[in-house]
Amino acid sequence: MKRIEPDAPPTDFRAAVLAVVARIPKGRLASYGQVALLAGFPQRPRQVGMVLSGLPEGTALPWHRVVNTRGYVPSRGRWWGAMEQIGRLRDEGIEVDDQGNLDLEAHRWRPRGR
DNA sequence: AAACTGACACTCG
DNA sequence: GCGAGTGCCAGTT
Repeated sequence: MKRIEPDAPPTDFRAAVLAVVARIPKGRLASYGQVALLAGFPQRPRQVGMVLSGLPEGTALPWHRVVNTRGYVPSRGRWWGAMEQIGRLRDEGIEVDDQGNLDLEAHRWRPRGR
């Protein structure tokens, strides 16, 4: 996997994705496709996941608010991290199941209108 | 340099 | 309405 090195300059795509994620309000959820579209890359939902997968642990970005359209957090190889993510989402007032399932439509982030 | 895999999404059956 | 298959781009091996 790709390591995030401080000396490695972030690509525009990564910067755009991170910027969109940073815009997600507290208690709101956004899907990968949603983030990709807002970032300006509607055909790249998978790359968004790769970017988030490479985020540092001390990142201030609410990456835990980004889920797939199913309303589920895969967290491949980081189920333990997913559990921590679930706790954070619950703390924001989002109903999350122990399996990582949640109601995406109930907390869909609605840009433009607000 | 080429092929496979991957924090997904959409369309077809 | 649910399940399986295909498509997209970039990174990794």
